[in-house]
Parts: sequence; structure tokens; C-alpha cells
Amino acid sequence: MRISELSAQSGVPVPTIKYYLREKLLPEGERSSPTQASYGVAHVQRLGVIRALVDAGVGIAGVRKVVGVLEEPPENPYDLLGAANAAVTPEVSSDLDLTAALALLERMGGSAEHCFPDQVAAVAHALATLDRAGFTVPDAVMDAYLEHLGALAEAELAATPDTSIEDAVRYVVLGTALVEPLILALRRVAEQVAASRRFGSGAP
Amino acid sequence: MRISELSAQSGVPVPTIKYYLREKLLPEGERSSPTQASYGVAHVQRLGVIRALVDAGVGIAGVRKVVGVLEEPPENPYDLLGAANAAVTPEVSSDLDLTAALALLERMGGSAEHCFPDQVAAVAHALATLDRAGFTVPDAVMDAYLEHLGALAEAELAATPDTSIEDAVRYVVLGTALVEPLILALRRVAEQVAASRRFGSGAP
DNA sequence: CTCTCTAGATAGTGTCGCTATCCAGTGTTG
DNA sequence: CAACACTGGATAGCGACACTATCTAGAGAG
Repeated sequence: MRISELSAQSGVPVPTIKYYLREKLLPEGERSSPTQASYGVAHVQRLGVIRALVDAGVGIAGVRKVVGVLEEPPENPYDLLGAANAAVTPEVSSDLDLTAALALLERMGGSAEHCFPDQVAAVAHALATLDRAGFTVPDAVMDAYLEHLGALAEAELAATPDTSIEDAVRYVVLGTALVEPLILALRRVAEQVAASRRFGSGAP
Repeated sequence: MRISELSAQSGVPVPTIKYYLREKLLPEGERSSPTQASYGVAHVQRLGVIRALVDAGVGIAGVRKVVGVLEEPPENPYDLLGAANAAVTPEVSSDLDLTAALALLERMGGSAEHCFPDQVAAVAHALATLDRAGFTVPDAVMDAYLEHLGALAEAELAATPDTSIEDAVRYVVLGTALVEPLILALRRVAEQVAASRRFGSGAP
């Protein structure tokens, strides 16, 4: 498959494919001559992954990390998850007060040793942002977050090993980045449904 | 309070404050002369909100919508929620297949009339993105999403009316935009904790 | 032999969230 | 009352990002 057909099949413009090649997001095709290479289905799939990640707001650098994990997955599932999360978690300044985040972690039934530090920092950052806007999450709501997100994580984890190792890698790495928009969208819809049940519909 | 003190108290540089004024994110101060205005605590709070929203990835246009809702909140809680969600939901192309999203909505116990169309479109968009990356959410996991996100929405809604009307507006509008990063961060941590419980810690 | 396609390199585009500079007018200080 | 920092307002520029356009020299197909 030449580059123009790859473009046609994936829906990604040729110059963009060249850009992804330059940025090492897409592996080179098999070279048949100095100015010729051929691509396969793996490239089409990879392009799908790249576009999905970029659309999800993961930057080029983040995508590069994700495809790195896809190509050389750690064998330990825990490390795999950590690598996937690290790849899509934006860098966060380290001068954060972690105490509140660590307290939440404990309420969830974990502790700092069970997590990569970046994840804890991300929680702390989110809390700090809320604080800066003068917003406090009620305790009852926070309890609900901890309980239901914990249950949700368990359910995701339970579903993972049913598939092959390779699928597990895809699941964890892509799921981390791509399932999040779905979760947010579902939460908003759930709120809308709950609100309409409670107050009756306004005028959609 | 003059602009430099507003800058000092809020931590936002003076040129940036001027920019927010130009963009109508921040209301003008009370004019005491053609080249003088004075600002109050409301402006400091508003700056906190703006920065939090911008940091959360809500663009300038989105922030403008949010502050619009903050200044003229709909009286119906349902409409309030819809306006808040609409403000922070990025525009999405309308040529989407909504059937899968509507099926999910039904499984959740709601229907299309209970939601603003943009929200359903957002779900459809997230599903399409996953599909494009060749990723399928297992049915069991989807069930868990629907169940726990529904419960989560109920808990949030139950906590809202305890406070004053004004706080309710703040809660809904800001919560929509700012709580989401917290939820995502907590989910990632929860996954890590669950994984370490299951497989034992790797090497954080 | 021509015509299109290719890899590769370099430079340019559009958007976004600021940031820098300038200006004339103002309040404050000595 | 004079010097001077500061003000609101306008305009222009910047840096990051994700492409996109243009060029060149070489392949390959008819």
C-alpha cells in the first residue's frame, strides 16, 4: 500500500501522514527503494489511534509516549497502567500540597505507595484548581466520588484480562485516554436525566 | 481597588486582566473618571473562576458563556444545568449516528427528551472516537459506567440544594467544568490502587 | 518519454491565550 | 504646582501547537 492509498483508507491527508512520520508517531513503511515504501493495515490502525488521541486533546508528545508503550509494553499490568496513565497525564508543577490528595487516597483504601506520584499530583492539582475558584466539594459528594469511581475501576480491571495480552495493552492504553471523554459525557447526561426526574423538563 | 492591586491580590498580571476586560470575561470596574475605575472582591473571585476554567481547558469563548450563565442564571435548575453543560461542551459536528448514544440513554433510564441534544451528541462523538481507534467497551464495563455515573449524578444533585440559590448556581456551573478533572484524576488513582491490589506493586 | 506519484526537507498557516508597547489623561507626592 | 508613576484603551506581536503548502529529485507505469 502506497501513501496515497493509506491516506484514502484512513481519511488522513497525505501531508499529515508525512508529518506523523516525521514526528515518529507512525513507523516507516517497508522500503522497496530509496524513494518508495509500502504500508500495511497496522499503519491504518495506528492512524486511527493517533487521530483519536489527538482529538481527545492528548498532544503530539503524549501520543508519542502512548505509541511507545504500545510498541514496548511493560509485562507487569501495574506498570502498564502506570505507563499509560503517565503518557496521557499532562506534566504538573511539583510545588503542590499533597496532603488533601493523600487523605482522599486513604479514604479510597489505598496509599501513596500504590500510586505513581504523578497521579497523586494530578488529584492535588484538581483540588487546588477547585479551591482557587472558591469551590468546595461537599463531603457527601466526595464520598460518592470515591465509592463509585472505585467500583468503576474495579469493573474495568475485571473486564481487562478476558481478552488477549495484546488487547489488554490496547485496552489499558487507549481506554485511559479515550474512555475519559465518554465517562464525562455520560456523567453530564446522567445529571440531566436526574435533574429532569427531579424538577421536570424545562425546554430542551 | 485599582487594577494593580487587583492584579496583586489575584495573581493575574495586569495585561492579562486588561485582556479579560476586552474579552468581556470580567465586568468593568466602577468608573470614577474617564481613565479611572475601581474593582472589588467580586472581581477577584471572578478572576479565580476565569483562571480555573481556562486552566481546565475551557476556551475563552466557553468562559464567556459560563460567566454569562453566572450573571443571568435561569431560574429552573434543569435549564441551569443545561446552560452550564452547553457552555463547557465543545461544539460537535452534527453528522453523527445517535442510535448507540440513545440506546445508552435508555439503559440509563432516561430518554432523548430529558436531555439537551448537544449532550447526546457528545456521547455519540465519544463513542465514534473510540470506534475509530478500534476500541470496544465491554458490555459489563459499560453497565458499570451507567450504574455508577448515574448514582454519582444523583449524589451531586442531592447535595446541591442544601446551599443558597447563588451557591447552587456556582456549584452547577463551576462544578460542571472544574469537577471533571478531579473525577478523571480520582478514576486513574482508583485504577492504580485496584491494580496494585490485584497484581502487587511494580516499581513506582 | 512523459506523467504521475513518492520520500524528504523547509517554510508557512491559523488559532489561541496571552504579552508588550504606546498613548493621553489622572492621582498622588513633595 | 510640577514631576512622575499609574490608569484605561488601543494595536501589534509572541510562542506554542497541529498541521499544510511548496519544493526537489528520483521511481514507476503506460
